[in-house]
Amino acid sequence: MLDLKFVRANLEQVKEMLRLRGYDLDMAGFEELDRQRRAGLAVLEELRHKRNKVSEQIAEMKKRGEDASAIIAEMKQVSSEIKDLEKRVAAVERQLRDLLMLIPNMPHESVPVGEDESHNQEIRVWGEIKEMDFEPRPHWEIGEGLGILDFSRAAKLSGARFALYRGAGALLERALINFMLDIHTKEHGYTEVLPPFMVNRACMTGTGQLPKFEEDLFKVAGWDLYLVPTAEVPVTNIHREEVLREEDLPILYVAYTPCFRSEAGSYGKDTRGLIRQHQFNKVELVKFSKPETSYEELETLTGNAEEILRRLELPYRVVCLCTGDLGFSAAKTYDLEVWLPGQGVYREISSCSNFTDFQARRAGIRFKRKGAKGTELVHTLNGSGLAVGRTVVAILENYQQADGSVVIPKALRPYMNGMERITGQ
RNA sequence: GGAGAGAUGGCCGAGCUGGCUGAAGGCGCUCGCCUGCUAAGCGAGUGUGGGUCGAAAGAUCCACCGAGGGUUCGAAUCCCUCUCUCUCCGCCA
Repeated sequence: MLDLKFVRANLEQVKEMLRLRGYDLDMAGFEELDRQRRAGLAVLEELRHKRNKVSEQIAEMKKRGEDASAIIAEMKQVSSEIKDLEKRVAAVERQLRDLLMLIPNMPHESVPVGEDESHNQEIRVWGEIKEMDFEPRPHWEIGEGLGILDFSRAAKLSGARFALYRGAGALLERALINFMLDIHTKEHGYTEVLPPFMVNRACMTGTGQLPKFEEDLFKVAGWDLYLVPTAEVPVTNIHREEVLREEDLPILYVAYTPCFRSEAGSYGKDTRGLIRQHQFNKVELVKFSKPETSYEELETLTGNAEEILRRLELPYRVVCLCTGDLGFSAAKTYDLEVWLPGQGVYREISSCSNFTDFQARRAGIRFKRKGAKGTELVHTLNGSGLAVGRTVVAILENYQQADGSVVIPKALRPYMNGMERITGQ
């Protein structure tokens, strides 16, 4: 959520931003709602002031044993006026808030302007794409061939967009989770957390999934609970409605969770394989930082995610999302895209964003500077470090051999009980 | 699932026979004083959000004592609903 005062003072800039992001949001009502709210408040507060003053007066009269019935009768009238006005002001505030909740974050000035992903800016490319003396196959063929991925039985259990891993496949997934968590906790200074996988509406609103993206979520029937679409939600909300101490910042968390997404609106896209699942595993990095350092923190966070790809020796590139491709809550996002030879494309495997104070304002995450009065909103950041299922995809496709087997990346072998290669089973 | 207790400021904790309590007291924190360091001591200050005026500093008003309703001229204090925490019983991985 943007600051109301900011929107009021920079309305044209906000409208321009909406245009650049490709949002069709009518801001015409904003000024009128804002005006109504303030006008209503002025009258309301004056009435309340009167009520407070006269109430004091009544108390004094009663203490002296005087008769206050006339003045009480008059106040009865004022009280009902207040009640009416309160209802009307509350209604206007609700409309204003609803509108504000639909406005996306302001992109950082360094974000390239563009309508869609074709305008994303390539920042750097890492690793060498291996030449294969055979036609590389997509991961679903490799995985099914090795008996480590079983999509048809997964469909029997749960339908499309689910996967059943078995044997070395299941081990590979588990190994990657541990590998990633170990590097981020031991080498990058993150604290591991294991949050609930279901969260309430307040959490989803705090990080920006609600109210705008309800259809993307799985809701638990009969409960005020949603399955987490990313660990970003529970982990960022750890400090919801809290005042943090300056000396504790930045706070760095890493969490493994499964992620649940309805993938509404992506029918027909990536229907084969592990790329787009209703349930997938992810190791997520989350930071709470002071405003002045958040963009440096974004660089290091992105670097922390890249480190996993480097250790696994998977070729990738980093792109900066343009205004039209940027997520709702983000001010700046770097996507890490890993090379998939089976499909001959770079595919997103991590998305690292600075949300500035956008989520913090919604979620009430503040900090107090030493010696200063008052509190400030923190900046929140997060990034995948990495999406585990897609890492499996990348390993299967990049390390595939002509005979159908898959070599295990060296760094991962200790986590695979020393296994060097996955062969048919 | 049944019975009971509770939810107050950054933290702890009074108030809860309605009015002078935005809230005692303590801790923490900030500034000043004092002390050759440290500790202790003394004084002052220290919640959040919003409206109005002001260039600003600030002034002033309103709201907020888990959340939402209600009673009342007036509610942290009374009533109702919900959420969460704790204790006991039952059930269960």
